[in-house]
Amino acid sequence: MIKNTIRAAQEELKRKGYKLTGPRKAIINYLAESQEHPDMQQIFAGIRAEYPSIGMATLYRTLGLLLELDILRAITVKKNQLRYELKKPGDHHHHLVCTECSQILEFGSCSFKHISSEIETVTRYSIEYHNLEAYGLCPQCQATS
Amino acid sequence: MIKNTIRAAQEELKRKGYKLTGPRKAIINYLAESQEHPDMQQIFAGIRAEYPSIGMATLYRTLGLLLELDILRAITVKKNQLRYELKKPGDHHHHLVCTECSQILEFGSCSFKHISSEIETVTRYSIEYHNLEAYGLCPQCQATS
DNA sequence: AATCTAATTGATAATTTATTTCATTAAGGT
DNA sequence: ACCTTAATGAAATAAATTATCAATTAGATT
Repeated sequence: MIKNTIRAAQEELKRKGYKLTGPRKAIINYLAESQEHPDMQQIFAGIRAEYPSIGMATLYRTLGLLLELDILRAITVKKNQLRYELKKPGDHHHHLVCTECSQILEFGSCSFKHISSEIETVTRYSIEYHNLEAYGLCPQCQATS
Repeated sequence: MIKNTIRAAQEELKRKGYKLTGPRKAIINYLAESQEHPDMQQIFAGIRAEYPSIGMATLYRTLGLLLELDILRAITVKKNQLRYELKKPGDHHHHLVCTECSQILEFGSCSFKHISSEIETVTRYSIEYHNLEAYGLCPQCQATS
């Protein structure tokens, strides 16, 4: 549910003492509504449609902030090529990335929770979140090669 | 075993038809011998000690190539902060990253293999490799906060 | 509703990072 | 030893990211 995603993100911002500004709302809205996994350029272009005055420094700052707050996730498609997605409350998934065409597919099964607490015990780290990305060829690129 | 790591990387280069040049050897050696997980700056500085004439374009090109060939792995410590490690034959592990001090700790348990083939069946992707990174606070940073 | 204060913004400049270009070098096959 | 072509390194160029700072605005306080 998009509305929940937006609300959760906004509340997290306020909870941590950050102001809910126009640019931030626009960025959150754009991310929540985008089904694909846009990169920075796409986000910038997309936001400008709704909020033409936004500067690129603000976008950098805001994405950095959302990542910091663990509201946003970055998916590494290639070296120095990140794509973004807003975290949805109650949802947990990971990504398959095509090494050829950079298509991203989500998959729901996550086996990390089974070993998470053991790793915490052994390493004494307190784990806050995790990312798993699997790389390979999508069906189309398998056919092409 | 460092020698095996170096040999495996070199053989993979040759196998794919790339030349085994001085700069490439120097970079592979440096990466194989470094116990920590160096970033680009550290690698550049480290290589220059052994191979002073190396240019930075060559380092960029070589790291890109090694990543492409799946010999090298990049660990995302923060947005736009990558650290590198050469893959060791027969070894498989993942990383814990401290969100505060960026310390990296390896852990051996990987639960992905159990679900990998199911994901391949369901998604029709052919998976070549995967990366898992867990983020949290290291013991020291927990104590500080 | 008007006021206040500090966080936030956006334009620009400055900086850092990454890529392209191209003449020169050297790897590896013959 | 030679030959062909990939690879290198220096420099130029381009692209990405961050810092600066006056102007704006969110949200608390009256």
